[in-house]
Amino acid sequence: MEQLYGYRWNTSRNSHSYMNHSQTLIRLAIADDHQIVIDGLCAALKNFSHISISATGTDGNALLQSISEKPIDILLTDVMMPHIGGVELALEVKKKYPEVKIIALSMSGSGTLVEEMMGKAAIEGYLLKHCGIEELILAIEKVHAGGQYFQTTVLDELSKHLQLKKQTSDIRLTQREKEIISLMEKGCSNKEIAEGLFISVRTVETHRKNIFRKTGTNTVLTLVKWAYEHKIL
Amino acid sequence: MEQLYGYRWNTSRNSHSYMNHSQTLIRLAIADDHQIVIDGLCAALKNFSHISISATGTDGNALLQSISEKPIDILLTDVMMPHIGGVELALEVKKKYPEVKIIALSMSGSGTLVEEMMGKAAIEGYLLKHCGIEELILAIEKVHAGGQYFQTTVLDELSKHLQLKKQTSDIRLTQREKEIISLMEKGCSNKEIAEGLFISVRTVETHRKNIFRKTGTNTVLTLVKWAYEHKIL
DNA sequence: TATAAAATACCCTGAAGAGGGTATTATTTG
DNA sequence: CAAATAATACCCTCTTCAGGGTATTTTATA
Repeated sequence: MEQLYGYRWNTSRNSHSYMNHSQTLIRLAIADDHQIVIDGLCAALKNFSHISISATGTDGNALLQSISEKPIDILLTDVMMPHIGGVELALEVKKKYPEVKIIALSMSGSGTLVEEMMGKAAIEGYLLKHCGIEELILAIEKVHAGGQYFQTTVLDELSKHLQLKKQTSDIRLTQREKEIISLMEKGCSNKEIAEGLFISVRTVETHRKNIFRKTGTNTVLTLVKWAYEHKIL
Repeated sequence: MEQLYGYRWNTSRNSHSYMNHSQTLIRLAIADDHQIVIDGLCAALKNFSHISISATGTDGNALLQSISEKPIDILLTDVMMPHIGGVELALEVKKKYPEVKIIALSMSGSGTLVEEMMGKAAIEGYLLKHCGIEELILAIEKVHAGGQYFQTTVLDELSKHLQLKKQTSDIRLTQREKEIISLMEKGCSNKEIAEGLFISVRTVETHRKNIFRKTGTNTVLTLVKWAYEHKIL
């Protein structure tokens, strides 16, 4: 537990040798909606002379502006951010600057987000904030060298999520059915739904029946829970 | 937007004068379940010579162990942490070392947590991670000087929460009623609830009726939503 | 101990829902 | 164009539930 005392990265930097791998300067941009995280990362990365921070920003727009003026090699970005989320930012950066590598640094590692970041934006790395600075450096170096770095826990979450998604996609709810589910979620009765959609109560009853059958539920409550779990709502 | 470039705290430290206030050494402990945040904070705080980091930990137990060996003045702790949460940690620290001041550094600032930290553990400060390093330093100095530091947004959230709580406390649900709500939330029918609690269906119906009346709801779904909002579930 | 609050139980009514059908009319897709 | 899918609509039955009562016993609490 010697790590817990003093300046952790000092001791660890002395006992490791990150800086031997490549001495080319890596120009980094950091996006995180928490200023304290940016400040902290900057301070921590200052100790590694082969990494320079070219831009930081607490929101996507500011960061996009910055990197349009100053080129970067790698973007290190949070995923859940207000206004412009990590996914949109990554997409935009990949579109404008295809040569820029992107590493996500997120709290959650929720399957949905990971899938979006990897599937839509084709990022090169995904780290959880639980990781230490050493692992971050490792990831940056690996990605900069043309590789990838994905934490195993992240990949596990992703595969779990994809599996759940596959199960859900087997259950094919129609657009109308989803519409009706969302009205049921709001607490509407069959009559109210019928009035809202300008259709007969009988039709709503049929849809309702089909929905329950497809989802394997039999009350509004369990259905709504199912819908939340499967991201219908 | 000049802040976005380079090492932000460098420029700002030059243009401010944090270190003029008190030159007594402040011994700080940091608890955060994200190692990267700890690493970052340590690196950032290293630039302030009147603050020394005596202990860090990604969970409460490790940190308690550390500070039992090395005295501290201020504990800077995250609130939502696995195993031992910020509230428990703060309580324990305040109990064992009443002279230690505590500042919470949290993501959420959700009213419930703020209330617990302030009400139960009587902490001296509460910051959101959106804040920058300057504000953190300010808070540390203020608290160390015997004062308090609570961000206005945090206080706003708290008062909103206390107001909601007051409204809820006017609605007095009995223990049995809460029990029945939680069974309703699980999707149980009146019959199932009656069997589960070894009481008559009639009794369940009565409770149900009283619950709906008290909460102003009239379906299971709206009731369950109400219960979530008011933290009954 | 007196009183209030909580938990128990029953009755009745009408509306709504769950579950079982069948069937016609778009609309999409191979 | 033919076949499949989606959306529409109706019928019937039986159960459950919401909402309106009243009333007894147990448990706190003043």
